[in-house]
Amino acid sequence: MLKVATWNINGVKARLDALTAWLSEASPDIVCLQEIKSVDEAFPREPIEALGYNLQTHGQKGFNGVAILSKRPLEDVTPRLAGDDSDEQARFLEAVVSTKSGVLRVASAYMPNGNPLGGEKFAYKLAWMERLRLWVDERMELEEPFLLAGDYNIIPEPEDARHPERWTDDALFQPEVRRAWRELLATGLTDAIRSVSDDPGLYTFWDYQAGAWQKNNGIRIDHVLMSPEAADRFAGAGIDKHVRAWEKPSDHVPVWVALDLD
DNA sequence: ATGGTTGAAACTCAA
Repeated sequence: MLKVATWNINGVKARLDALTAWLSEASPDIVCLQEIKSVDEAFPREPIEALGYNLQTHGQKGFNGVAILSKRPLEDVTPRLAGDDSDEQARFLEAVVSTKSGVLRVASAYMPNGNPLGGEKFAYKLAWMERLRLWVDERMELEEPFLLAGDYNIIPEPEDARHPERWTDDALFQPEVRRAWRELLATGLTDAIRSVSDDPGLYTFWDYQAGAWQKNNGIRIDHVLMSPEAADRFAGAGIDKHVRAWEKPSDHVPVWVALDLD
């Protein structure tokens, strides 16, 4: 069994205690991190390596930044999403691990937030999602198990928000963005959480503001999408919601999938 | 309700 998780940690230095505590508790084999908010040289590697993880980072100063942690060696490590060489934002990191049944490809993605509407940031979000879909099309041709895990900054459906009506003017819930999500799924990817439950109220993010956590005013924006070959090995998925109640929490919680691979 | 909170880094921006 291989357990793969994604977590937007909102600052790796601020979250180091929570990260090591969760790694010890959940013991994931592979972890995709987003919003490390650190340059590669300043990433606190030692406490994570001491827990038995290999570590690859793709950071930048101040914001964004992604990483992949793995108990197995990480091969073919590739930063950046193809399709725009002028894009300087550190939002994508791809790697491969070996299993007895062959390779598993994993990508850690931090999609643009896209707010406010009607400006450059929203256009960048839509362009980034189109680039991502082209990347998925390419990877699909390999016919290998892969996971596209990360903070998508997309609320796919009204039941993925406690108060969907409050998100109608937000980039995370725009029709164009939700359409791009459906186009991603139309390539043949499967939403891991929705393959175990169609319950409303499964959230991965609660804002720091206005008591959102206490009121359970959450949204589901962190997702793991599985290629058909990964979905064939699907053995479970979940959201580690309790982590949001810890001291100094991220505003996001980990989402994980288990695959029948060793 | 144009508030509310957090992180990184610089005295503001991004979320």
